Amino acid sequence: MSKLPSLKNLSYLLALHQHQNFNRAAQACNVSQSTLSSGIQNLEEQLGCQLIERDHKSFLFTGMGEEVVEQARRILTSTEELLYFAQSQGKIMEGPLRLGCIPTIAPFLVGPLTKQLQVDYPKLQLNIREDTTDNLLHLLRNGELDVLVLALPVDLQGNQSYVLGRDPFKLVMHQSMADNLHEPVQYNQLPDNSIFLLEKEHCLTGHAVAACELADSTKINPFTATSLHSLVQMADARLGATFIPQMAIDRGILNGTDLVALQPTGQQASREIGLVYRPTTNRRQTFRRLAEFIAQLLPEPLLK
Amino acid sequence: MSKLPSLKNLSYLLALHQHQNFNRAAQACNVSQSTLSSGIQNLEEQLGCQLIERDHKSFLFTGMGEEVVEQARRILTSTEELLYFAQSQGKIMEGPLRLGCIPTIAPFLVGPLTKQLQVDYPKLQLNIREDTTDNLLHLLRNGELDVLVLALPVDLQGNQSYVLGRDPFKLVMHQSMADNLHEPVQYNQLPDNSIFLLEKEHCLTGHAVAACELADSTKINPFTATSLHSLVQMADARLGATFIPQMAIDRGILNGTDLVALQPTGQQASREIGLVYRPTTNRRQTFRRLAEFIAQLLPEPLLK
DNA sequence: AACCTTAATTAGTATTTCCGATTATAGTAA
DNA sequence: TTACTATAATCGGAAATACTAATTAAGGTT
Repeated sequence: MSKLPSLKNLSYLLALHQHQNFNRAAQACNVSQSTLSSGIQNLEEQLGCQLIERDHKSFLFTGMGEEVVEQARRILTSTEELLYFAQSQGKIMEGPLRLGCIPTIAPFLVGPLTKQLQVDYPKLQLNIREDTTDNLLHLLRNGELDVLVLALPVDLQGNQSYVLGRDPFKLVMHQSMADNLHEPVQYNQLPDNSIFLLEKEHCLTGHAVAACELADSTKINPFTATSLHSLVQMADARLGATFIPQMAIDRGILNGTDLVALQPTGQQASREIGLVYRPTTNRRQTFRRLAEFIAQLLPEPLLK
Repeated sequence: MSKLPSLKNLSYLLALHQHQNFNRAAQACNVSQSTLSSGIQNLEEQLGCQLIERDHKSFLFTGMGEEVVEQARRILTSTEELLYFAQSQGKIMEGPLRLGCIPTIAPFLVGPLTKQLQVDYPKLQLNIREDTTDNLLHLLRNGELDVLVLALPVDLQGNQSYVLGRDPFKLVMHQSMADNLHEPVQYNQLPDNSIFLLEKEHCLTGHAVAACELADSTKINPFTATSLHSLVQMADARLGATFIPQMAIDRGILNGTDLVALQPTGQQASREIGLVYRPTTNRRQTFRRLAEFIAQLLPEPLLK
């Protein structure tokens, strides 16, 4: 059996991949350029394959090199987690925690969450990143985030999750449009192009359409918004109706508008909120506790 | 940020855990006892916590030590996989492949599988281990196996799977017992205690009962068998009926008996066969190919 | 042509890792 | 008691390795 590559050399490779430059990568690793250079060569020899194509002046990662980078990242992440785990034994709610959250949840969750965490677990340093589901999953895989709050169902790509609770959808429109409607609202009572949704990058769009059984796409206006706040503005301007999650309404997104929230059609007109983490994590206890904590902040908690 | 523990020291810890003796562990690692001893101490210092309790003459892993062993195993497995992956680039169907299979599948799959693999991929060294679902999943987690063939559904414990196909259940009994029955067989036509099953360790028992909708447990004889071949013997001795998967029948398990195979009740009276692998694997291509390959050997392939 | 940037190479130095021998301790046999 | 065995820790020196600074080589820029 050949010798295993060293973590050090793997980290050199990662740095090189990140900086795409030997000198800057070496600086980032606090070693000289020659050290990093020979480290990479060493690695190539041990692995028995070329990782970067050299071109005298510049270089390019080979396909193989990219693959190795991916896997090396996972290995280093696991090792860092092991180190962190051992060093902070017994203190599951202390230290840094990097949480990712989608834009249709974050603005309505982060406030109460950080506030309450500060009280219950003052030593927990919560670091929040807001991004789309796809990007967050990518950051989770790469070890740049520890845990995500997503709307389910979604392809977890091998990750694991706790279901935290449900967040009902409401059909929101100007009160002048709601007079002759009764709940649950049948969509055929609405004019064509009268329902506004978010850009397709937001999973809320798909979830709302599915959960509220909005089969008739002629009702959907092709113009898309980039945030729930925009949607609210548009509805308040009497452009049409839209779906808004209960969480956002509870946090007062409709305050100061003339909008009303009606019950839409749909057996279970709601989305599920879940906490997602790597299957290889060693912080399940932390995530479990956090899950119970967040669940209590949701309109319909399912956990504990 | 503190320095990462070295893979070497982690492997020393694993060896010590396995052999529970410094000298033997050191031998297994091809290093001296002093090297291993100081390696472990080094590790404890880096991780900032005690991994083993020393007792002058002997020692004991602490709870923390056991945890670290678990995680170290994963890290080392990943690294070995990375090494193997790089060294055998492009040759997805070559080299060693350690496959685990449950006892109610193995005897009927392994023969044709190895025979056909030998023809199509002669450089693949298939290594087969037969054990219960639980044990196989444990070995998969520990990196002692690469891939499993299991009957689904089963708690995959964070692993991933390809569904290969279905394997129908047949109700097997002596032909003299089958005369006044018609298919699909209603179980109330059978006497109490007349259905024999395997020990509960075998997932086949649960799968058969569920798939064949055998709700009335008074029909089940409390005496359990340890293999399908025993069940066949018992049925042939006119002790009662039993469920046998089609795979086994196709491979001639009923040859030389006076047994008949009848269609049992049940919407879909069959079990699913799946190929299970770690979510962190880098051999998906290999497993995919293998999955397609095995699927073709099943009674009802679902793949490709 | 002179100069800058880039990565590889080289040779010498510093650090780390490893081993063999020894020590310390406890259990066991004479 | 007194050897004897087995265990893990410790220590000093040797071997392996990792690292650096300086240099080289080659392409791009002024």
